[in-house]
Amino acid sequence: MQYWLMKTEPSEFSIDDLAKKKLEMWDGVRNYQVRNMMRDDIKIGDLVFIYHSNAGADTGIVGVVKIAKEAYPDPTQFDPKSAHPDPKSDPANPNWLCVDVEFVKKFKRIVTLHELKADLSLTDFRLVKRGNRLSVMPVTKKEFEYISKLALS
DNA sequence: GCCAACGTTGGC
DNA sequence: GCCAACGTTGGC
Repeated sequence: MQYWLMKTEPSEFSIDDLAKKKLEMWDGVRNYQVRNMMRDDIKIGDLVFIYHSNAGADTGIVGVVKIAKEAYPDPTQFDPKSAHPDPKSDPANPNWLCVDVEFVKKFKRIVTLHELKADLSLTDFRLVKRGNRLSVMPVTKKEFEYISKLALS
């Protein structure tokens, strides 16, 4: 069992949208590092923090989902009307992958970015490291459990 | 809206 | 293979 964090802009797609839909295709990833993580490391049943970015004071970790389907070709890369078409991608050997995620829970409160940055036990947490722009990143078991506990406090 | 920090692209 | 230009992310 591994743990991850996925970023989303709540104005585009939020934890509340996920709570309503239950299951969602996590498409649109156009970064090779993230694609490789999806291809090689993200397994069904893995637990994932959902992080709301660009959300002002509400920026932070808002809940948990789990991986419902492992990496498969992202159909939006072949759709010229999608937000991120990739005309160079060959359907026989697709450039980009996506996974399906299933809603698990929304936290009672947001564990804010501000709070995560100020927490001395999280100085090694990828999310708060300078210059980190990955939209999907690994989270250690320790970090996952610690932050889950913070959300209850 | 600004801009720092990246990642990608393409000329050479 | 180098690197300048450009595009994107995301905090502020």
